[in-house]
Amino acid sequence: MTGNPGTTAPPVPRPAAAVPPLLGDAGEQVGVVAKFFRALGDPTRLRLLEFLLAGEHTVSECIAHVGLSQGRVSVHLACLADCGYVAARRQGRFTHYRVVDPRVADLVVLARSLAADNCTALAACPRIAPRT
Amino acid sequence: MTGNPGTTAPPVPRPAAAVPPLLGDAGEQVGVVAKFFRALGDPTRLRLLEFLLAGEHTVSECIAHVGLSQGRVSVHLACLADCGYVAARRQGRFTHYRVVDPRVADLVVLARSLAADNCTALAACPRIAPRT
DNA sequence: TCGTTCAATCTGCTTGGCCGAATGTATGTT
DNA sequence: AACATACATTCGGCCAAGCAGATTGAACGA
Repeated sequence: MTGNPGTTAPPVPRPAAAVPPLLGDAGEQVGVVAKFFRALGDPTRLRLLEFLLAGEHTVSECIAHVGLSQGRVSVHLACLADCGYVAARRQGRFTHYRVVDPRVADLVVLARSLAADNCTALAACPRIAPRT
Repeated sequence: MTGNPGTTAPPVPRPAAAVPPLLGDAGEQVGVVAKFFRALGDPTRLRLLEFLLAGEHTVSECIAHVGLSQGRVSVHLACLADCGYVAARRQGRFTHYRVVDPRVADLVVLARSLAADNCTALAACPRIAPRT
């Protein structure tokens, strides 16, 4: 199954008992949080976010970075802004996007480390996308 | 860094400048990390994960919790397992699922707090799903 | 003034991925 | 043995959301 990087893996791993009370209820918020995750579930948007984590950039620079059509990139950036990952700053004809909340970097770093530990199974998971 | 945010210092306390080097490269890993995020981009899977964050549960219990067909829940759980969020433990006819990595809870808590801060714009974002 | 550039929005097309239902495979019970 | 339970896998249908390209509008420079 999952290749656990068992550095000091106890026979009885702790069942993640200490879960903050935030997770108890899950009535309506689940849809919003899922939307939040889905925003980063697209490779293009994730690439754009990481590009912006390195510093502020205009839409044109983002287009050059990901190599997609202008309209698509514009929509993706607007989506990231709606979801609170980035903020837009208009200056003349140019719109500059940047990451404002440092927790966004924390989220990406945490997800990267988790994904890296299960990279093989993740890449092979046929239930999400055999995407090339 | 190119173009430090030293121009017209904005009223932002921290400009999210300190991004770990993990984010520099983004060639192949992006697809995998996006897949990882997309796994939680589905409300059903997110609900299942939070259910399992509260403790170990069998498939039947998960079915009762989310109220979907048995086959669907089974696939969702397998997907969460493939992506490394949960682990399966078979005992007779029953399969118990549970969260093994405490970082998973961290990830969900972090995402929840970020999403909560932008709940309104997020819920209204028409670029992901006009569906509620 | 007019033409150019940057960016947001619209149109149509195509695909990823969620769904229930049906089916397959162990395991436990009688 | 047959039967029941618990879970996994597969199938056809459908809609959200991805894409390129065209259009619109605002902000410059000549």
